[in-house]
Amino acid sequence: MIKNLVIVESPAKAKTIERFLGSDFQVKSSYGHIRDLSEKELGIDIREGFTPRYVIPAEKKKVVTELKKLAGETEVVWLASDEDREGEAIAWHLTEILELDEARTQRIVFHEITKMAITEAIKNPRKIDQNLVQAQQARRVLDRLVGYELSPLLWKKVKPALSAGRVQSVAVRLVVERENEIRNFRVSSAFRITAKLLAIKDGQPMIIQAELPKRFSTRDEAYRFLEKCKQASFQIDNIETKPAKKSPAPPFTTSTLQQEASRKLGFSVANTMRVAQQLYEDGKITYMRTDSVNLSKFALAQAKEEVVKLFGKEYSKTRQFTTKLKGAQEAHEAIRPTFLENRVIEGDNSKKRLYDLIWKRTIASQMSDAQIEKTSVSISISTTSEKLIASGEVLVFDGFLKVYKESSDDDDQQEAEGILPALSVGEMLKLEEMSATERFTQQPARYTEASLVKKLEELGIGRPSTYAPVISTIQKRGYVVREDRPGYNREYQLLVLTKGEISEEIRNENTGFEKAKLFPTDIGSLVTDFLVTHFSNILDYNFTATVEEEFDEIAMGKRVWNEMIKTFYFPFHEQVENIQKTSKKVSGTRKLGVDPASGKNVYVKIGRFGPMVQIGETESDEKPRFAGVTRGLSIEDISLEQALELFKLPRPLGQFEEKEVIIGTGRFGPFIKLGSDYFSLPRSEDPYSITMERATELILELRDKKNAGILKDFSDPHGIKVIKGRWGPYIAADGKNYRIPKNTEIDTLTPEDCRKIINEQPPVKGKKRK
DNA sequence: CAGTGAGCGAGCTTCCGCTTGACTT
Repeated sequence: MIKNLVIVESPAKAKTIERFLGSDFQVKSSYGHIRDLSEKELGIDIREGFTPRYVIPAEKKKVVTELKKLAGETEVVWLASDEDREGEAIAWHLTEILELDEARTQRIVFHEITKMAITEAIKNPRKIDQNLVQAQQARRVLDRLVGYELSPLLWKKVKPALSAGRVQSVAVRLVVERENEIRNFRVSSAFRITAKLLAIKDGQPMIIQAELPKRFSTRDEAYRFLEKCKQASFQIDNIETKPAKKSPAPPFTTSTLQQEASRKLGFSVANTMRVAQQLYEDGKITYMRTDSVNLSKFALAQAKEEVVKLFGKEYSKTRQFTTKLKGAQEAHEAIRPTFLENRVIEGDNSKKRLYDLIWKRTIASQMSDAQIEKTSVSISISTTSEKLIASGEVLVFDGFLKVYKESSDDDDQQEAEGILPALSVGEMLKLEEMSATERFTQQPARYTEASLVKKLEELGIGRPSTYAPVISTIQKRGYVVREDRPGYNREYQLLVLTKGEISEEIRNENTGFEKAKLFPTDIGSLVTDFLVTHFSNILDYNFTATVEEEFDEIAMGKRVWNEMIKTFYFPFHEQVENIQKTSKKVSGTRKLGVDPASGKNVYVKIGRFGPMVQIGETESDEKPRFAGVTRGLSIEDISLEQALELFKLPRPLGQFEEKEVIIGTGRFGPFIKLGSDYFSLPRSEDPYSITMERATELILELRDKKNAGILKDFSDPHGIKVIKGRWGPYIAADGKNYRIPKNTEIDTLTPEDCRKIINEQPPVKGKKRK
């Protein structure tokens, strides 16, 4: 019998720790929380002081049974869940469920997985901190109350199956408000003056790039300035040289890893986390869900050794970073390679690239500053008091830049500053060319998944373990879409002064191109409007920060958890009931104009199945006509013409194989129908203009593809087919799908076998997943 | 898995944070 049982949250962590502890210790994992409020009901006895009703979810039964058995057989149980609110609660739930008695239960914590940290922790056990547990309980109950009262309100007032919550609703609000800012943004332009000047160095001409700090708001002002410069002479009247330094960014947290992987590798937030999880399970990196920038002493020493070995002593600088974020719980280390001497790792490309990024960032964080010399040259113009400025930058010592440079979200804004030749005050320069280019003001940038995470983190909303799920939830609910949008052509004016002549031309540039940006949908905007109007307190960007302060007070024992909940809940609940009774269903109805064909009004609104256009009145005797608003269009800015266009479907094209061909659009987008067979129209095809010829081509092509997946078609009245699915073959009949029992010979399956399989099992029901 | 959008009513949907495999069509 083993004397000691240590319980941690993650199985990979358990494996590592087991190596550090002697054979007297057995280390197991709880796989996170083992109990939660039931999903099917509110799970809170409001009248009994908000007592939570916890249940063990089905998927946790097995691990709980195992832990309980082991706990009964050991002398001491060490609860080693994370040292934060959630971790303390996990420890408490474990004592309850495993029925651990206090005498043989110890609570221990460590922030890094090193032998020293763990043996040290074992020497300093404590008891469970009930205040911290209650703070977690308050957090849990508040989130449940908000989510499970607001969501059903949305089902009634907007559309079924919607959701709202403390975190996700604010995330959507950020995207919606940014889009509104962009919609209200008025572009203005100004003329920027740049010059190419010639200096002669050792008989060689050298070009110097300079810029006028001032901008001109009109073409005429810019023109007059160029006129003045025609006859001017240019002379250097001042040179300033200043040393500057750049320091490396701290090592990765979950949020900064997601941002850099997005900017440098083009990874989605979910992809980054999936790959990081694999690296963690392979033992290549430390834990990937963390808000800490701290590195262990072991890692600092190792980094120093590596830097000195690879680049020399002058490149090494040991730095201990501290987090500036409010609300950070710092239960883990920063994300770093477990062994920094592993410069590269084995594995697929994604793993290699993400590991490389983590390695570089970690190493760079322990390297010296880059030393830079910034030079600014002021150039006087004889005909005006304005001065041109030429700036240059010389990297005196590269330091950490040898390895890694952090990207920013607006990299394209900064123009690279070049190296200037040696110049002296009083030196005359010759004007080669001067241009006045029309430049436009930039609209606010749309969020990417990663920049939205960054914003949420700044607001203290959400946790490292939830950033990726939140980003995916708001897309799954249809509040937000991640899309590319093509840019458009914009004309700009360009004036060029060269050889004493000013020429003028209009040029084109492409602008507004968006890649993998977040756009709000109509539903997202409508729901946000509704929630902001009626629940401004919860949609407030500071709501989380405010309740977090109260949770902290509970954690410090200064406040009773259910009294805090009570103060929040009753006014909130009254508000929900009030809206329930008084508010009408919201649909965002907007009148677009009059349909020229029928003379009836045309409206756009959100219906039961999403955005739609309606011709005619709902209350009239004659039934109105409806059409769904298809992808890419929004009820906020659709035009009457675009709306009427939507009624051109379904469109009969003619006969093919003696069956009618119809182009239509449905729940899954545009399709071609041939008799009773449906074929989805690829995105590249336009349903409004597609020809019969192209349609038949597509039918033949798509039918082949469809047939390729059909292993057997028995052509019986129930349409029993064996189809090759993503996870192996399955049986389809009467529109339902059935699993094929293991060890079944697919080749010899008869219709009778299939019927037997169908009768023996219930149809596979889509299991709901978060 | 498909062209819907009345109204009724059944039964369903939903939160945030911890954590991974089991399982999906």
